Formats: sequence, structure tokens, C-alpha cells
Amino acid sequence: MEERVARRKSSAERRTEIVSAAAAIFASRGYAAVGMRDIADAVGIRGASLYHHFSSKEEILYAICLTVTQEPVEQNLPLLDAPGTPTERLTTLIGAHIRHLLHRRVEYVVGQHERPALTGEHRADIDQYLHYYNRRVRDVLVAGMRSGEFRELDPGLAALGILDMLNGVSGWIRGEADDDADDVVASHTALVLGGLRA
Amino acid sequence: MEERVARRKSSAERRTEIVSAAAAIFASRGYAAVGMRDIADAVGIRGASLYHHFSSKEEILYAICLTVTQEPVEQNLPLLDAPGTPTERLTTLIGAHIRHLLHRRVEYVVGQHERPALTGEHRADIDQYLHYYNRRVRDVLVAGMRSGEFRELDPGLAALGILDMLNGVSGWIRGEADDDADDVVASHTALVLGGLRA
DNA sequence: CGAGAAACCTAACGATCGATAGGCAGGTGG
DNA sequence: CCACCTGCCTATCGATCGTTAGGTTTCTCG
Repeated sequence: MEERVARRKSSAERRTEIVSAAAAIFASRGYAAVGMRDIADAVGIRGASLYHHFSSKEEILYAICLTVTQEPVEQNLPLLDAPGTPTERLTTLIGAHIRHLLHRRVEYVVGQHERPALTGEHRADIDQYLHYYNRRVRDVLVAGMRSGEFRELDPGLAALGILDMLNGVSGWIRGEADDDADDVVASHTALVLGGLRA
Repeated sequence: MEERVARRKSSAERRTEIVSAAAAIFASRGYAAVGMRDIADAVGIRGASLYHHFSSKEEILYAICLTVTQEPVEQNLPLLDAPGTPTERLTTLIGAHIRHLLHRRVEYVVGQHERPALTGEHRADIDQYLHYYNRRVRDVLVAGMRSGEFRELDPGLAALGILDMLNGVSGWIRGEADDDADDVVASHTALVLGGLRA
């Protein structure tokens, strides 16, 4: 038996533990319907003790939202700078986006549903990441239209439509393994690039 | 001056007034963060008086969710039964879907964000409408694949992707006039049917 | 015009919320 | 070994929540 006396956790450990536990509860019951005591119960401490790690409930929500806006900007967007045609770069991005979303599924659900609950400053921060991500996707569409690979569509509307389709995956996908993503990545990539028409 | 003494409103008028006022507040601040007194203020009555029209706060949310699930089933889906090729019928549906969404924009925002807050029975009702709508869209995709108009894709995944893209419009569209929808309908229809590729 | 229904009111309930104050214990560096 | 910091505790605050009880005003219809 590897059982030990419950070791005291470091601050960094607790923070990530609280964030992921809160994300799971927020995702299933909604941000405002969850109390600090509910979050505390999930990690085995008392409600008031949460304030040693976060200064408010909204700070926890902010941390969750950051992982689904800052991380994609820092991890997915560099793929758009790699060499290759716009088609190849967009294909790579779609795969990375869906796989990241699968990896942080509950956080995406919270981020998409509870953003209006953020404070002004925090809300502005998150919106800035989202807006930048959107702009970079639009830019690769513009590049593809210039090169003649893509049809002439309104690049802003197309980028919004594509991202809505990708982010919507978090609402219905089951499973968390990378294998579970393969079908969705293949289908959505084909749909975005070629549409339904035979 | 047409100003009259404030006339007492009929029950039916008040109900729709409450629902649309509540939808607007729920959309901007979130369901759980809004109190019955906030809704009452918006229609010029006291918090307790709301209970003469709805038996609970959740009943108001349920009424909002119904308008964005029942109405599309009853108004949009019959278009799929009209004569025409799958391409024509899907095109018609996309236009009707986006225009209905534009007409009930705030209600869509609430319906997509606050569905988890519904009670078991009400939640099941709403999910049933959504599931049926999804199935009918998938069916027209299957019909198109059989006729050779559409490529061979997983029809379930494609239907989910297309509906995510259409419903996502409620998150960023501005304006409520039918003219504002024309560009979005044209762009999204082209994207779904033909994809990005030239 | 009068009676009853309908719409709305004031007042208040128990519960629960986010957050604070102050104390206790266990791990750590001098 | 002791002082200290840190992670967590108990206890509690004031505010606000959804909802109910019971009275008052306005409309409607015979």
C-alpha cells in the first residue's frame, strides 16, 4: 500500500487542483449556482480556506477562462507561422484547436458559458485573447484567397463561422483520449475546406 | 400628448413582456446572477407580483428556452418537407434558421448558455426539441449523400458542426433587421455547401 | 351598479451567499 | 530548539436570494 498520511499540499499544487475542480463543477451546474463551499468540498478543505489561494470567486473563474484563451493563443497560433500553404496551415490549426479543446473540455464549456460573469478588467483581458485568435484565423483565410486556394468570401464572417463550429465541439464530444478526436478532426477539416458538395 | 394613465395590462401581455425583459437581462448578466426583483423592475412591478404570472424563476427561463427550441421545430423544419433537392431544402433551412435566430437573438443567447440551469423535466423537454431538430438536419444530409449531391461524410458529425456554426451567430451578430442577416446567410450557406476551397 | 376575479401591493420568512477576522498546527530555516 | 511562515481552521458578518402570506386596487361582466 502506497497510502501515506495526507501530505500538506504546496500552494501551486492546490491552485491547479482548485481550478480544475471548480471547472468541473461550474461546467455541470453553472458558475453562479456553485458556492465557494461546494468548490472547497471538492478539494477537501473548508470554504474560507480558498481565500488563501484566490482573492475571490471570480478570480477562480478568471483562471479557468485564461486556460482556454491564453493557451490556444500561445500554443496553437504559432502553427500558423510555420511554412506551408494557407490550406496546410489552416488544416494544422484545426487539428490543434480541436485537440486542445478536447484536452481542456470542461474549461472550454465554462469559458464559453460564463464569460459574462467576469469583472470588467478580466472580461476585457479574455476578450482580447479571443479577438486576437479570431483575427489570426481571418488572416490565414485572406492569405488563401489571395493565393487563389480559397474562394472569395467575407473573411471575417467565415472566420467567425469556422471558429463557432470548432468551439461548438466542446458541447457534445464524449471521451478525452486523442483517438476520440481523430474522427471529429477529419470530418470538420473536410467540411471547412470542401463543404458538403460532392 | 398621447400619454394616458398607465393601463393595467392583460395576463397574456404581461407574460410575454416578462419573458422578453427577463431574456434581455439573463443574456447580459447570466441567469443565476439576476434576481426576481431585477426582472420585476424592468417591467415596472414588484418582485412578488411575478408569481401571479410564473410559479418560479425557472419557469421564466423555461419559457425563454421554449421559444428557441419549439419555435424552430415548428416553423423551420416544415421547410425540409417542401419539394426540392436536398441542396435546395438545406439552403432554405439555413436561411430560415439564421433569420429566426436574428429575430429572437437574446433568447438564443440565454437558451444556449443557461440550459444546464433548467430542472430535470424542463431540461428533458428542451433537449428533446434540440435532438429532434438535429436529427432532421442529419436526415437531409443523408438524403443528399444518397442522391450524390453531397460528399460522403459522417452525417451526425456534419450536422452537429453545421448547427454549431449557425447557432454561434447569436454570439456576435449586431442589428436585428432582416437586411442585417442577408450577408451572414449568404456567407454561411456558401461555406456549408462549398467550403473554403476555390 | 355591484360583485367577483385578476393584477399588484407590502412585509417578511428562512436559507444561503461571498467574504472577513482571528486562532491553531505543522513544516522549515536559523 | 525555537521563531516563523504558511496552509487551514472555526465562527460569523451583512447582504441578498426565491418564495409565501395576506391585504388593496383595478378591471370586467352580468
